[in-house]
Amino acid sequence: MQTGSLARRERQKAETRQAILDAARELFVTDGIEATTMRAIALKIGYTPTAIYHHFRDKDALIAELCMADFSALGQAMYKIGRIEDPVERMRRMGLAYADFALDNPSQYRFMFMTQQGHQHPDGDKYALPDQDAYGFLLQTVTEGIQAGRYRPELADPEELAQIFWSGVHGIVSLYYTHCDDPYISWRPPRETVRSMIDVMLRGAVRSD
Amino acid sequence: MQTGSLARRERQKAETRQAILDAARELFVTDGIEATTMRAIALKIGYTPTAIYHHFRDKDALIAELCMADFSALGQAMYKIGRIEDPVERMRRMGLAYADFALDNPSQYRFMFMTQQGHQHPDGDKYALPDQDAYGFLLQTVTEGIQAGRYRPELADPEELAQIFWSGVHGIVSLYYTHCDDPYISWRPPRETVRSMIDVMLRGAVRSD
DNA sequence: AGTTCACACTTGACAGCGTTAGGTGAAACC
DNA sequence: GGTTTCACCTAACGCTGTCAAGTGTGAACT
Repeated sequence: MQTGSLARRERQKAETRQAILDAARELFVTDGIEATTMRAIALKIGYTPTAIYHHFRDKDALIAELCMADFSALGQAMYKIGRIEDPVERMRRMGLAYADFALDNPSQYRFMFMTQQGHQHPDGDKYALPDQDAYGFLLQTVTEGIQAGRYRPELADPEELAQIFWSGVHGIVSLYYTHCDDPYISWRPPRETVRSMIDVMLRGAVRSD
Repeated sequence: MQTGSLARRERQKAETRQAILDAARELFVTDGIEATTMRAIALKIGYTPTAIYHHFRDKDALIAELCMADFSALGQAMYKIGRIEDPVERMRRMGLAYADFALDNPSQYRFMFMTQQGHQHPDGDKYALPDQDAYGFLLQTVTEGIQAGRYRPELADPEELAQIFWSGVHGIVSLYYTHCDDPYISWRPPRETVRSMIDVMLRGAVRSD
């Protein structure tokens, strides 16, 4: 049972690793990433803090691993929209799905798109996978719309137009997250604002004739 | 010379306080707020870290004071646009001025609008001052446009429309700040993207007839 | 079967952080 | 001249992420 023993050993290590990830995820979501300490994660799974360092180089690597899974989930959400023929209508649906993801996963979204991203790419090309690359989907949808002549002629740059659409939805969600407690601003429900924002942006971007 | 001595004493204390603010500002801008330590600020002005606590309750209070000045500066930038008659054109100019402020003061903008704002209001009503309340300017400009019948009828809510315009510009700047180093995205110059974004939003929001 | 080895995990510590209780010394007052 | 005030310092606390060195258990080899 050599291979069996070895396999069990590796499986146990993988289980511990997963336990760390699960505990970290839960604490990150409830307490926030900054406020979550390595000691708290370790305590939650009954290990000492240093044990974590046998599975992850440091706290950033642990965060990056969870973050990677989140980017993959966002890519899946985009992928599930499927192939809607009209590239403009597909654009609208992607925007709404993006907002849903952002508003359903506050902690994850915060870390993915509202913090400086130095450590976003632990192993380079994971994001080049076609079913996970949300920005790639966006870019392709925009490009198709441009090629189909659906957008105004001055909006010929796919990257710029993609960044405009992305920023529009991101702006509403992120501003809401950072300032929703601000008493001087009476926030409208973000999902409705996103819907209006997408309407406004698409109306202003598509060719009118 | 009783009052003179007293006055000098108070002036010296005020000078020390200002020195702390200046040192903190500079370190915040160069190293970032999180990375700037109370010890570093104190060292820069030749005091011990505890001296700072005689002038500010804690680090957050020090940050809040600087932040307050920044909000005031943003309000001034909006105020300087002046009274352009056409509320839509004024809206466009406000958006551009806002983007200029955001891109000229990265560190300040980051803290003002890209971090959780629990400590934004140290003494409540400072932001209600008419020449500092940038959101108030925005809201008023949007309201004037709605009342003049310049915007489409489905965009009748001033708060929602204001939040859309704000989010559009903020989205571009903030996304650029958090992801400009991302190699998978070829960022367009943010000022140009902001200009296009404003064009798109205004075209999509104004009544066409 | 007995020895060695690998290695997941622990112990105990380090440097640095924000912050604080208590002390010091010079200037301001009576 | 004695007392008080108060801006500032000394020394420390508890917290953080992290690491060098040790431990013990179970697989592996002779």
